[in-house]
Amino acid sequence: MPEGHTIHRLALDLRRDLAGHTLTVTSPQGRFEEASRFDGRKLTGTEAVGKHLLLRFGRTGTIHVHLGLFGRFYRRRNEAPAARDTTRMRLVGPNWTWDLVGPTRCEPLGAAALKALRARLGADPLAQGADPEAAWQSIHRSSKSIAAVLLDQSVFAGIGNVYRAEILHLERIHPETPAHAIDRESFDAIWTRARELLAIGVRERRIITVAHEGRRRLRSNEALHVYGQSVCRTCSAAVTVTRNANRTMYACERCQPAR
DNA sequence: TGCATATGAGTAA
DNA sequence: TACTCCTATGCAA
Repeated sequence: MPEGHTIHRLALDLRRDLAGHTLTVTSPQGRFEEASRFDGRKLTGTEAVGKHLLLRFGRTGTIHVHLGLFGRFYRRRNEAPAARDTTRMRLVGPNWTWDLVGPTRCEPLGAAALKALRARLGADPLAQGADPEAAWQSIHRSSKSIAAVLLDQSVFAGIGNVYRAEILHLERIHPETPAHAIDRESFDAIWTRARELLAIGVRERRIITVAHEGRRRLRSNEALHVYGQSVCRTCSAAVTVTRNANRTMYACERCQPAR
């Protein structure tokens, strides 16, 4: 679930349900010790920055959430059942209860830390007016593979393992292509594709990279070209599965020939 | 009941 | 490169 689209969708949904209201903020699990600081305060805004979620409580401060691989929010209509004991944070507004389970981070963030967070993140394709120029410079000078660079959050903020595989496939770029060998035209295509796919993800609340018409809901294995597939959805060739920096990479050697 | 797995990322060596 | 943390789920035994 949690690539950039998930976080941007959460920011929108949490804002719609809870912003402008005084919230009950607790930590049923007890591991978000600073929950009480935000309890009874008004949520003034939400923001997604790449895969990071910021919940602003005006002068009280900001809660920083990073879902990591396992983190998840559950949304329930009030009165919600008791939280399970793994619930790191429970937010209760007038109508909705949101439970956060399994995040890598859930912590207050001061102004300096917030600034540092933004500074270490690269361009977010979903951000209004995002400028990809710094990302282009990084790629241009990088000695790593394009696949490795796409997961580097200091270059692109919000792209994860699924989008990486799908973007490279759609642009017919082999994952092991050296980043510095990517020309400006291909870089622009990657950026545009990232923006397009992530925006679809926010809208659809899931990652969909195949073109489809009609209303029929795609089954989970129909929505992607190569990620998690045994056979390429474009050309039916066998999908190559490799491990890279402890992540699984999927590619179609026919659609994405090594150059 | 237990194990493998996952869309992430920091740290140590 | 390996290890660590965080949790739910599906499947095998």
